[in-house]
Amino acid sequence: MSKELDFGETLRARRMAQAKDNPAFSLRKVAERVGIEPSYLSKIERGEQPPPGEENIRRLAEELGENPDMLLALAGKVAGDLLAIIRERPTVVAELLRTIRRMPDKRVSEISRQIRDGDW
Amino acid sequence: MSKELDFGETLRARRMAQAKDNPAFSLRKVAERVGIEPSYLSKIERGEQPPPGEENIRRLAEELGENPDMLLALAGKVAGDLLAIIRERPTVVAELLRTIRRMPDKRVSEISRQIRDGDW
DNA sequence: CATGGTGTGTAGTAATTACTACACACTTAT
DNA sequence: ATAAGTGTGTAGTAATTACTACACACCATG
Repeated sequence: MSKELDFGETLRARRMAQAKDNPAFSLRKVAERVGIEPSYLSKIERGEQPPPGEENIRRLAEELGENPDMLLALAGKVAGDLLAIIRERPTVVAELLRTIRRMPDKRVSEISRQIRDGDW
Repeated sequence: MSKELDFGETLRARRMAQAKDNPAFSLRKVAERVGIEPSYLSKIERGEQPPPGEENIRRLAEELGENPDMLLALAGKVAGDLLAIIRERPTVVAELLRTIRRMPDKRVSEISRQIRDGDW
């Protein structure tokens, strides 16, 4: 079984992978590009501090080539635009989400595709 | 045009409607059943304080016969179980939500129904 | 006129969130 | 051996969240 990576571990793993053949991926350099203190990033990577706010998570995702929604989820958060979609029409959207809750990923993706394609 | 009701106004309107023919819906009585301070509820209803936490919103919804998802949305929040659904499978669910974003309510409900019915 | 019930005003608070600033120790390259 | 770069330790902070506790003023009723 592959080990479950938490937010900090994922960041470190991704950054280390890049750092291996690119010196621009030192903790300090990444922190600077993202716009946070190196010590803060250090603590986050080691899980000593909780994950940062959405904006900084997005910048980290961009920087490290990770999917922002994925990274936000690892941080225990949900993207602001998705929250807005739910808040605009809470009952219908809630119904939809609770309906697809137990479906396999594949099925959910298929539904999205078919809706977009109008195969419906 | 009907006026846009915010969270506090909605609470007050709903409570007043019940209070009209049921003395158990005074601010104090409702507050007590919900388990919060009357002064706190007063401030919330008048928008002097921001909406309470999810649990108390749910109790208020129950008490006043309102839809919890609706009331949570008016409070600028999203139900915890929905957040969990997204966090469990961030990418597929995000894709679905962004896909249905611009569709009419009716269409979204229809999709939910068809998925449940297996009309697919 | 006091008692019970109504809503509200004032003054707090503990916990959480999202960070900054700076100093320190260690390694490596010149 | 010193300079530059690495990660980390310590010590804060401002803002927000989610409330409590209690006193006050008003109104109606016995």
